[in-house]
Amino acid sequence: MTSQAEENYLKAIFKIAEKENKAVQTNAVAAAMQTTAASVTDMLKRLAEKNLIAYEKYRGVQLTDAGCRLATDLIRKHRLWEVFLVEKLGFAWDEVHDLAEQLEHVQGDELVQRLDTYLNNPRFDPHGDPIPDAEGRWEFRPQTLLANLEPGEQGIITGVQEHSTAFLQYLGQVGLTLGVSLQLVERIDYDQSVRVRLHDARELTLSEKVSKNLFLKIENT
Amino acid sequence: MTSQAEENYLKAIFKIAEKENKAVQTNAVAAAMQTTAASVTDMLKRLAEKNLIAYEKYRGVQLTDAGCRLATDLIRKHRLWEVFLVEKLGFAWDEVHDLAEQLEHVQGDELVQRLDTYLNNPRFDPHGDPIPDAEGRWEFRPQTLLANLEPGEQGIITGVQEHSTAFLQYLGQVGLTLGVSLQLVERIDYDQSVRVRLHDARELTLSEKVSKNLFLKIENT
DNA sequence: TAAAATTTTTAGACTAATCTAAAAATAATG
DNA sequence: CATTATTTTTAGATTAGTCTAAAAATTTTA
Repeated sequence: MTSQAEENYLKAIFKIAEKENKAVQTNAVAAAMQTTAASVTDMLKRLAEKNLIAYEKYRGVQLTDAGCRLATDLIRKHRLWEVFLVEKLGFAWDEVHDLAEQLEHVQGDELVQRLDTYLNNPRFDPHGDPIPDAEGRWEFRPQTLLANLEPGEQGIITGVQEHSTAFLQYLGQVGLTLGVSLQLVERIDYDQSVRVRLHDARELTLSEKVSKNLFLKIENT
Repeated sequence: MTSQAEENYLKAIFKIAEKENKAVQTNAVAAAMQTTAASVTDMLKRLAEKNLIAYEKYRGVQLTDAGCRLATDLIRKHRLWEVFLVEKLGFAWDEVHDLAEQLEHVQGDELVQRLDTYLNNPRFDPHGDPIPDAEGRWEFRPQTLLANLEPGEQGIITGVQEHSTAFLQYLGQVGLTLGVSLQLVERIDYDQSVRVRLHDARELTLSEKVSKNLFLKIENT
C-alpha cells in the first residue's frame, strides 16, 4: 500500500520527468513538493525500497514501471474528479485543483471505473489535459501555443500551459475557455503582445505571457 | 485542523453516545475503532486539548458542542457521498460504506453544499439513515422494527438497524430494499420468526434476527 | 468492606514524515 | 586542477499515531 505522501511524491516525480528527459534531481522534487531536500532524500529511500523508483545516491531518480503506473493512475483519478467537479457540480475550472488533489487519493478501482463511465469516458479534463485510460494510456493531441501562431491563422482553445488560479480566472473573465475559437490578427513587435479576434468579432489584446500559456488547435480556414 | 484519525474518533464517540446516554467509555471507543485502550487514551488527550471532547480521567468522555458539530458534519458528508455512490454511480447499498468512509474526509464546505444540491438535498441515505443538513440538524422519522409489528399490520421498509454487508446483501437477494411494502402475516411462537407478504403476494419467512434489524413505517390500511 | 476483577492510564518503544544543521559528493570556475 | 559553489546526503530531533506491558484507579463480588 502506498501512503498519500508517497503518492504525492510519485506524481511530482512523474510531472518533472515529463518535461526534462533526464533523471529527476532531488532539489527539483523538493521545489515541487515545497519541502526540503533532506525530506526528499528520506522519501526517495522509502520509494526505492518499494521498487517504485530507481534511485542512485547523488544521481537523481527515475520512476520504475510500477511507479509510473501508480503516478498515471493518480493523474487519471485527479482529472476525472476535476471533470466531475466542473461538469456535474458546476465548479469553475480554477476552483477544482485542491479538491481533486484530495479526491485522487480515495482508493477503489471500481469507483474510478464507474466515475469514468458516469462522465462518459472523457479524454480531457477541464484544463484540456489528457486523461489516462484504465490501462494508463492517453491520447496525444497536437496543439500549438498562441505565441507560435502566424497572423491570419485561426484556432480553437484546447488547453493551458500554466494552471495558476490567477491565469485561469483571467481567462475566464475575458471569455477565453476551452473550445473558444479565435484568430490571430497581429503580433506587436515591440512587446510580442498579440491582437486576436473572437468568434463574435470582438477583439482582445493579450500579453506575450498569456500567448505563451494558451494552447490552440489550428483550424484550416 | 483535525486529522483523519481525530475525525474517526469523533465520529465513533458520537455514534456510541447516540445509543447510551451516559459518558462514553474508553473501552467502548477502543472496540469501535478496533484498537487498544491505550491508543484511545492518547487520542482522548489530544481531542480534549483541542476542546472537542470533555475528558476526565477514568470517567469517560462527552463531545463538546464543537466536537458534536464536527461529528455531525462528517456524518452528513458520509451519507451524502453514499447517496451519490448509489444514485449516480450505481453501487449497491452494501458496497458504499468503505468508499464513503474515505470520501467523508475530503475538506471543502463548498463541495458538500454543491453535492447536496446536486443530489436534490436528500434527507435519508441509501440505508434509511437521516442526513444532517448544513446546520447539523436532521429529520426524525418514526419507525418500528419488524419484530414489533402485530399480525395483519402493514409497513414500508424505511431502514436497517444493522449495516453489515452480509445483512444488506441478504436483504437485497430476497428483494427487501427501502420503500418495499410488506405485511406481517404471522409470528411463529417457537423461534419468533415471521412470515410476511410482499406487494406481489409473494410470501417470505424471516428469522427473528432479521425482524429485529429491519425498520418499517407502519401504514394505516 | 476487603479481595478480586475490570477498566483505564502511564511508561516506553516504534514507524512515517517531517525539520535544521552539518558533512559529503558533485559540478562549476578561474 | 585546485578551489568555490552547489547539490545531496547524513545525523539527530520532532510530532502524530500506534503498540505492549505494567501500574493505577474504579467497580464488582463475596
